[in-house]
Amino acid sequence: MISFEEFVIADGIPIYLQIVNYIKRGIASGAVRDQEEIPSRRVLASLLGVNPNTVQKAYRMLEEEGLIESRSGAKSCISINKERRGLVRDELMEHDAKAVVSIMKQMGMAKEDAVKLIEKFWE
Amino acid sequence: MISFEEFVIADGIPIYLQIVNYIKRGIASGAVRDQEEIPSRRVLASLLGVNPNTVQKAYRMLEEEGLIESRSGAKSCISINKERRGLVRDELMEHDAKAVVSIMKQMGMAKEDAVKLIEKFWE
Amino acid sequence: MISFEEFVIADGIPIYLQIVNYIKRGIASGAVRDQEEIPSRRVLASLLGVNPNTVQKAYRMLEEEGLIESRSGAKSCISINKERRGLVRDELMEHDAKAVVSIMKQMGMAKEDAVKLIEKFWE
Amino acid sequence: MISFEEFVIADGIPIYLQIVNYIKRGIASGAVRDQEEIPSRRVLASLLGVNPNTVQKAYRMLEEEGLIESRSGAKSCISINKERRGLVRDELMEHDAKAVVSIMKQMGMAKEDAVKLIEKFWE
DNA sequence: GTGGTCTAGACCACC
DNA sequence: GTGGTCTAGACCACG
Repeated sequence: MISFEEFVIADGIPIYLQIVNYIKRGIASGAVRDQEEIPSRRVLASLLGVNPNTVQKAYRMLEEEGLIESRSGAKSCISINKERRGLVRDELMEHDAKAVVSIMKQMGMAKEDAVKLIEKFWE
Repeated sequence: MISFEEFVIADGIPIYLQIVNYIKRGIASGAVRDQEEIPSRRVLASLLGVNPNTVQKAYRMLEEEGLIESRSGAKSCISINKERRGLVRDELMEHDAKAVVSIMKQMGMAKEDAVKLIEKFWE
Repeated sequence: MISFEEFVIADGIPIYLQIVNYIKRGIASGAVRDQEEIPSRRVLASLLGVNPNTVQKAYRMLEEEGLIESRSGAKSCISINKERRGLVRDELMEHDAKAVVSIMKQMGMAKEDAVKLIEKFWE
Repeated sequence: MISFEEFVIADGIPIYLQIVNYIKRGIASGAVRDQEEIPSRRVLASLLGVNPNTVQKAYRMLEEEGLIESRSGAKSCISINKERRGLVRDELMEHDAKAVVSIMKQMGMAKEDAVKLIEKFWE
């Protein structure tokens, strides 16, 4: 079961996108399995302290990408296969890594500084 | 003179905030010196391909934080001192590093994987 | 016994309200007599192809207006008296007629056109 | 210029649909001309006492039907030609007339009663 | 000023 | 309980 315990909402980025990406990362990491149920709009909204519509928007976007299935009155669940998982993973890694490198370069860091920073904040 | 050559606008985050953060990172990195001029609203807007109002909003926010000064009729310029620079730097680094680590952990990566990823995408 | 043969569900208006209004119009028209039974929730739901809860909501609203009575275990039935019938009738007619006239005026119709239109679509 | 003076919001029907239909009726009646400007979201919202988003939803629906054109930063305007106007008119008349006849039949009225009712409430 | 998006809360229909 | 829709208010980017 996907856990949202470590999920914290950041400022500036649309919440629904953060939810989308969080779930995608769960899929990419293999922590989420195919046909696994995801929390209902209300449950997750309550967990995150946001409006159910915000969660719905995230779920809808995932549904349009074919990553979750939802039927009215039934629980929504993850719909993913191996190849898809790999694609999601690659897409996310590229996106995230680029963003990270861009930010660190803006900070004027050398590669070694960046690595040190990562290691420092890892725990 | 601060360069905006490497600045690329990302999706999802308000453009004016991206400008604010870009300049802050320039300050934090030491690439921007005190009393250095920054491009006029019009020039930067044209450079980034955005509306002058958007740049104006960013500059205004930086002004409210006391990081830039603008005198009517004159160019705006950066106004910082050493301690201030350090504070900005620490604040940004902590924020960015935490975000990076959080994302990579969500992806189920070990510290070594994260370091490798950074190195791979550095160039 | 009130018939739901001519009842068709329209879009945009909540179904339970359409049911409420249909029954009210039946009462107003005199087609429904006092103490007449109305279909059980389940039967009507099946007849209209909607969820029993939806019918329940309609019946409840009618109950709150004192237009039907339901005793547990027994069938619900219409509970009206003559004055009440007249009131319901006047209220509905005024409402509906005004809506009709308003719509037709918006269409730029003259009274004669409106009458012709009604006559044309009557059968 | 299209006027919303006589527009009154009814209960039960989504407001945005009422706005859509009101404008369509204006188009159908010929009261609205091609390339005529329509009020901005804010102006109309304020006029009707609703939220700008509700107006926007109506405008968007009309846009998807090709009945209005809107560009960011510019005024929206009606986009209609003769044939289109006729189609809109027919569609609306059929829809409205059917609704009216259905309601009146539910009220147990004969054609003559219906006509009388219309005439009574016309002024 | 304009149109567009994000978040929120209440309601509807269904299981 | 579930997912879906409607209305509302605040914010963003643009002219």
